[in-house]
Amino acid sequence: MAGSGAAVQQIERDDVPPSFTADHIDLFAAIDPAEIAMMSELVGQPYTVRRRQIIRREGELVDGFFFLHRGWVASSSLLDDGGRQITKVHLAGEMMGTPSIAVVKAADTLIALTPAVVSRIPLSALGRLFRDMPRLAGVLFLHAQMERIALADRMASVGHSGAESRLAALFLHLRDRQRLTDPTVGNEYRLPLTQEDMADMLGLTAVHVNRTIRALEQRGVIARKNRWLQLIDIDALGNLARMPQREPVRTPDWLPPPATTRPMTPAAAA
Amino acid sequence: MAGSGAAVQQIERDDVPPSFTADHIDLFAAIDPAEIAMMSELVGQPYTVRRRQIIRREGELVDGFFFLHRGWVASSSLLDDGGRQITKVHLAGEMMGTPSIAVVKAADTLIALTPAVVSRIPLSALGRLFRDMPRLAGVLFLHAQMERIALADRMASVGHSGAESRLAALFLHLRDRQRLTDPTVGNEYRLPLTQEDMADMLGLTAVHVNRTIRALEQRGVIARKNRWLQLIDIDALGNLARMPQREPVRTPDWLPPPATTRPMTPAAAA
DNA sequence: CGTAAGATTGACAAGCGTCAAATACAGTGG
DNA sequence: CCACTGTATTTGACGCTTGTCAATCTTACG
Repeated sequence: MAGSGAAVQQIERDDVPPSFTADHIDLFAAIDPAEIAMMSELVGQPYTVRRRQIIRREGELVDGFFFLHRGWVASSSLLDDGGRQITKVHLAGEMMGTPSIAVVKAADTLIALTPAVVSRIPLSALGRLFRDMPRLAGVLFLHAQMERIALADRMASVGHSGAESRLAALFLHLRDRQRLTDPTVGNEYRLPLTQEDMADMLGLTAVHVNRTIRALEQRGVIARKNRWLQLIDIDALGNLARMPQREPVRTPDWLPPPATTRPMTPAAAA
Repeated sequence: MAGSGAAVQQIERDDVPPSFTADHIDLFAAIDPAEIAMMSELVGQPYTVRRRQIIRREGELVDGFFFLHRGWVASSSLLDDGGRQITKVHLAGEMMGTPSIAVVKAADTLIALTPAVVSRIPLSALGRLFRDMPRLAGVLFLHAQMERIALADRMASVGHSGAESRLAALFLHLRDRQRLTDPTVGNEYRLPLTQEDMADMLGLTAVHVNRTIRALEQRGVIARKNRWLQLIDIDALGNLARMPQREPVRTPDWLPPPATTRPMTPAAAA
């Protein structure tokens, strides 16, 4: 089985992934422990994938979606011209492949950018969720809407700005996303993306990504070593990127109350 | 006021908009009449807006979303450089402004591209919907996921293909979208978009949109007159666009049963 | 009939893609 | 530990697509 043998010894925390974490949706409303418990029950057994291993291929029949316990995963789709569009990179603690539940054949390929630990979530879990946990369903709905905003913002970046701007936006965005679940991440983080990966995310070519990164580096805006990226001149990056700040709603009052908790004072929030 | 006077006389059907139609989500699962009835009840009073009138401005506090009874509406967001990204054009029968329910300040501006009839839907309606109509909630969830796929496909188009390709994709896409609710729409339809509107959708400039349209026209692929667009060489357009075909799921079995209908034969669909 | 918005055209510049080759790097087996 | 091999990065030369600026023409509308 995965994880057996001597390698386990040196790994202390962060090794056995929790069955389900709600960090990525928790910002809309504090997820009830009972809700997490139920989700954990529905989530399948975690398993490990190698770097560059395909978790689900575009075109396969959709029978569920995925939860990423550890590592980075890209969601991409192939283009007729042989190109590849990376729709999103998923970080630990996020759901993956959810858009494809709306279609018969998966719209995106999920491929591991690092060694990763994932679980499959069967669609039947969604049915129970919408029936028994309307509040959590509402939070997932909000999450999907937020993803639409994020995609629209990225499309604006790709459509209306140059290569430097797009790269700056990407670097800042990845920093912020990691911070969401790991506050220790600072302006220096490990970036497991290939330059070709970045190109496929931003609608550029690997060659031009290289040139642009190099220019940023020589100007002292960023630095690289091994696979680590250091953001040096944050202001310069911010000026280049100019991504709008989106403030997520926090426990909007229309959300149904948690299914597991009886509302104690009906008008307390008003 | 608008609509009063002699002009009303010649309008027969299609004049008084139905309070709510489910055409745009009906493809995922037949929406129950009772569900439509409840939604209709929650939807606000329809009102008319002029062309270029702003229905909701980016940055305003979000207190609901909208339903478009008639006309075309663009969802756009401003860019720092003075530019504008049109995220989506909404056709009659669609919900609008839903992504912004996830954020405090609206992420997009809704502006009428034609005279239009819209209704506001208060957020409280969503609460009742998720609590009492889990099946409809699931369908809305599917719709949001489908929109994510559509956005990703558009981003691939904008990021990885040239101006001709993007325009071809836009023209075909708009035809297909209109057909969804109006089967009489053929390869010739009224296109109320300005060339600048198209540029803002596709990440181009109005000048270059003009040049490209003109090239397509002189090659006999399309034709224009007044504000009508005729798609002549469909194959050529298809080859240029190469948008992937997405097949929406149809009444997936995980969806909860309609709240208003008791399931008669539990295993009938299996 | 007048005026503003939209469409059209030309000349020129810049950004990015393409092709091709060289170099650095990481993983693998001996 | 080292050679080997495929993968990723780097660099150069060149051309095409698209943006920019500015002027003219057309159409819709009051």
